[in-house]
Amino acid sequence: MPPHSSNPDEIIPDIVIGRLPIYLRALMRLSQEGREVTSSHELGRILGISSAQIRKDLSHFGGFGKQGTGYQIAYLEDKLRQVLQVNREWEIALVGAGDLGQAVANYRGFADRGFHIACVFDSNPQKIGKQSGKFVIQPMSELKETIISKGIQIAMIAVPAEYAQEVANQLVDAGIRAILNYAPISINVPDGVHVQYIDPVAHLQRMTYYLK
Amino acid sequence: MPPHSSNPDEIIPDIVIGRLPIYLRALMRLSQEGREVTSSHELGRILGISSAQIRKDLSHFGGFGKQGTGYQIAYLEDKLRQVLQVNREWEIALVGAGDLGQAVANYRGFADRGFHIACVFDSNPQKIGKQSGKFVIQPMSELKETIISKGIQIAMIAVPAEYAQEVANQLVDAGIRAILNYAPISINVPDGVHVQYIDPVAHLQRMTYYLK
DNA sequence: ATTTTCTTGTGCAAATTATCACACATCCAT
DNA sequence: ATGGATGTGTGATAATTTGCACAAGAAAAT
Repeated sequence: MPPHSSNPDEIIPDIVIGRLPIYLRALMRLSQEGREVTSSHELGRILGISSAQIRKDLSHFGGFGKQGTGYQIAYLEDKLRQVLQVNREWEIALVGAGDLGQAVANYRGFADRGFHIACVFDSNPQKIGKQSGKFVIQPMSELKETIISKGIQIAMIAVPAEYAQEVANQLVDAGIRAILNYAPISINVPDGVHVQYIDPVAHLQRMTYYLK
Repeated sequence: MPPHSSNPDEIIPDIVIGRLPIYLRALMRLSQEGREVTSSHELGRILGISSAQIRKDLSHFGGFGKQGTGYQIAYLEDKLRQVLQVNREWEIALVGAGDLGQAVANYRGFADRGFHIACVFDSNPQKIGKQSGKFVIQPMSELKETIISKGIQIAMIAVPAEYAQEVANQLVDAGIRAILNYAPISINVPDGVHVQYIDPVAHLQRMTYYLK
């Protein structure tokens, strides 16, 4: 195999994929600061990761840097976007319009980084039809049809823990391929459906262990 | 070393610590459902983790189960709380009272699981003194004194990315030992200070990689 | 031109993490 | 009592992940 080229058959460890958004975040900041070039060393210092790991991670996808010089920030940023497929807009379905769901719906960070909330669902008849920010809350009965007709592949769950599994089942049935779950409970989905969790309390509990 | 006893000198991998809150979450659910006993197999099925891994993780802290029977849920729950030091209340300082900070301040999940937001700070003079939920927003100038006088060890950052590092510096200076950072940026802190991140977009980007 | 400095990409080794598989303990049914 | 079923804790093994160290390319300095 020639140098500086990635093997398309290679299966890349998920732990590597998980670091790419972190690299992308750092690159965005650097370019925002007007910087044009960086190095694995600098990125490592910023992120608290070894430079060797950064180079090895990036090398899975090709040789993006130049010896003696480092990485062109804009170029690497673009390449990472291609790899992660975030060089486009994604539409998201949100389930749950309680306090948590409303907060998620109004969080600016999604739209700023290419994720557009396209529809919001809730089971509470009191809420159906009401405006939540820029969204009209739809009933759960419309979930499948809406998701399919809009071709949505990503959903977020912001319902109480006891309903999260049932909601996940409905989302999978509607063809959803990726779920971001804000409910503090693990959910089961078939192979091929990806799940990530947001549980701030779990993060806090992970840190209290060290507070002797 | 006798069986069923943990070695207090042993350094336990952080990745193991990171799974304990997940186990605890599952145990809480099981006991809420009225269950009294479970097994590493059942937990594994619920969580999508191998039973061997669960047994080995737990064995770092002692033998909590009984051969042939499994684990008493209430007992294991209590033991995990002891290990994680969450068998008590923790007070938290919150920095940032914008949209994100307000949402965090009003999130019920913290108090429900033993984390009590004790004070809220913001640099915007317009907001100082205003009521945000049950809190009166304090100026940044009072941060250090308030944190020290209340003996707070944990803080959450919910300010724009460009201010996150400066806020982190002030928190460290005030003696904070653990930070939950909602700003989408990596921050640098001295050894001995722990940081965890909440970045929903990073989670989404990790999943879009797989959406071919 | 030549040397020095810098930095990538990568083969190899080390460290970490996960899994296997089994001795031993317990319960239950008969 | 006894046999079968169940399930823990753990030593050994396998797999994964990280870090080291260096050849080679590129720029800057002399």
